[in-house]
Amino acid sequence: MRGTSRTSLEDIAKITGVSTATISRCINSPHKVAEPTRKRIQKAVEDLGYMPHFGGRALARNRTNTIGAIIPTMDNAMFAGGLQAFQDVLSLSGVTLLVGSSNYDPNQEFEQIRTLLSQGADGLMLIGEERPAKTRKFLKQHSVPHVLAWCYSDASTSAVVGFDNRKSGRAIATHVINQGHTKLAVVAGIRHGNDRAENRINGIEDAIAENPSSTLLGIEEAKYSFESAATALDYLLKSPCRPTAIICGSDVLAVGVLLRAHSLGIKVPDDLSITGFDDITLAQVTSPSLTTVRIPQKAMGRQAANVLLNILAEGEKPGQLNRIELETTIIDRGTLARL
Amino acid sequence: MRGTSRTSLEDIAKITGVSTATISRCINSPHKVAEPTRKRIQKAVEDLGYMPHFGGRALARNRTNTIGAIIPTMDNAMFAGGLQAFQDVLSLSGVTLLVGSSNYDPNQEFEQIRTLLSQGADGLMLIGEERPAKTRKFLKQHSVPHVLAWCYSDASTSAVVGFDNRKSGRAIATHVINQGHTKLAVVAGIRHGNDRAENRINGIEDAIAENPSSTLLGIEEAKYSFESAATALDYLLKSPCRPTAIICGSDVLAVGVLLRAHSLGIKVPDDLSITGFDDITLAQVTSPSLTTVRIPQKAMGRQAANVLLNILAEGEKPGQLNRIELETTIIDRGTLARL
DNA sequence: ACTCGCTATGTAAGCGCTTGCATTCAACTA
DNA sequence: TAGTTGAATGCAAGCGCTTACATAGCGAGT
Repeated sequence: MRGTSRTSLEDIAKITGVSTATISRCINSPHKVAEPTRKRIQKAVEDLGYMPHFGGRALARNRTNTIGAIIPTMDNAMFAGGLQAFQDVLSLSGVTLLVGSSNYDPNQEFEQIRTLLSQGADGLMLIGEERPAKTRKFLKQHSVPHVLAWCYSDASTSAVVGFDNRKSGRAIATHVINQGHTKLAVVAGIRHGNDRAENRINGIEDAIAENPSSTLLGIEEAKYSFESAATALDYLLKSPCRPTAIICGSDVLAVGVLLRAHSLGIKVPDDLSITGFDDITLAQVTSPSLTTVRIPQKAMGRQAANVLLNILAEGEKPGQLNRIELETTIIDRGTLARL
Repeated sequence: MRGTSRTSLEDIAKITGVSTATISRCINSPHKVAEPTRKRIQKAVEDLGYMPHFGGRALARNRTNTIGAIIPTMDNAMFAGGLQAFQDVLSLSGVTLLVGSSNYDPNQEFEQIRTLLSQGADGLMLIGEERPAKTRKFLKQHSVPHVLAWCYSDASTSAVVGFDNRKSGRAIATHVINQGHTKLAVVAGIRHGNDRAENRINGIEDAIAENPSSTLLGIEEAKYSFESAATALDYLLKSPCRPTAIICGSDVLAVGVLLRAHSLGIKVPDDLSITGFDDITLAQVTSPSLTTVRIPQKAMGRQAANVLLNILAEGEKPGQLNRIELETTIIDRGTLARL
């Protein structure tokens, strides 16, 4: 791309003796070009390894066939599956995916949005509902087509494809309570700027409220790492009244708790039950393997892509297509005891 | 970005009453613009939420400050850490990262390379050394600045930042042999089009050759999933002469083998030793936790970024800076028994 | 033979930005 | 006072591509 300047339409034009317009047509709508000319052009294109210049094209067409996704982190399998599915669908439509990560920081997310848009993204996929007014205003001001994933709310003004975190939180907590647990505690992700974590907690509280025999002994927030989950467990265990079950806001947290329990000699699930959230690979491999909530990652990615492509193609109509709720399922494995 | 057409330099020019040139300068080299003008422009930019159009800029500057990375898969934690580090360093220099995945398929990799380049990537990061002649020719023809990671070879003509897979394979096999194992078997990734898998196997074979008391009872190739690793183990166990240790080409494979061993009632490591490769999170959480080879992911990502940025800035000189070998380390945990 | 209606191709404008060069103007210097 | 300098800004070309419109060429219908 440097030094030897890239080959342009001009170059091909010189070789084939036709105008750049014809070549452009030959590339974008081959049927408009006569057979022999087409052959000739295609050969030249092949020989020179010509690739259209993205910038030029973007300028002329005023769209890039690129869309951006911003996820909180790449470091964690949590979003990988969904993103992969998202990408797969996009490729089918010849759309390229740009990925950014925000590190769970609303400001970084804002910056990433700006970056991706000025990179030419035609639309965006974002995780979660909640964001600062500044960000929302920006999205509106530029009328950026976008879809939210990993969350669901009837009230959303944006297109959204996901599941109701609150409902799922309530479901898992109810499930735990139904196993006979009454003394519960929670290890959750950091709520600040993370509506998924927040809503899951709210859901758990809902369940507690609905089951007066049960009590919530504590809520610890922790970063998504084994270490901080372990620390959270330590706190929780300090209390004179120990929980019999710990509901975790993500599998990473649950595994962190599990590992710490192991090393403290606490038997899981006999002495302590633990549940996770996400059902990432990790959940299958621990001993005992993790009882958790499965998120429809693949479906979410796929459908989010479809919704976004649709918006891009048709414009945003006030149709019902733009809000899709998916269900989570509780996967019963080995870390939840029946009391 | 659609409907209401985006704001351009022209718009800002109209508002502020200066020429587009001045505004461009104000954005790219503020010191060239007088204080009061600058203030005025900055306000307008802020108010309108102006973002430079990537395409226009790319066209005018003939560079994009974007670089691409193509990894075999996103679905697997294997590359995530390295990629994250890569990205972190790039952001510091204001460079955006485009990520593509090839699904371990050389043809898809080729397509991704084309895509990323025509998206304007100034340079690329690729995984592994081996690729089809077509791809190599393409890279050369367009003199695409690039760096290879996850591999190392003195002979490489490209910039390369990584570790020697063969050496590491040899190291882990030697380690296993030193624990007293003589009957070994291998569950490796699919070699075809994957020089890392291939070289690791070669390294293991080297170690066997150097230790005449040891024998290699079988090599099974498997896709990177628990299921196919499990199947591979089944094959290996059919043999009348069972291995006492299975060296796996990746942690995912090792965990697959471990899980299957569990369900077959085979005790690990008493009845069977297992080693992994990569040291992804997974390796810490199994019981027993996995003895494996740690790859310097973060360092690799960081340094690859530096090398690439350097090449981009200075051009490719025949300096020694462009080839960096990193070391892997054996992490001894619980799946390797001393015989 | 003449027009009509195609199809295949060329012409040229313009997308938004950067940048070399030209211009202006004010502050110095001699 | 005239000349010199340098800072601040404007002018305009051009990056590579697409596309509306113009043109050319050709067979068919009259």
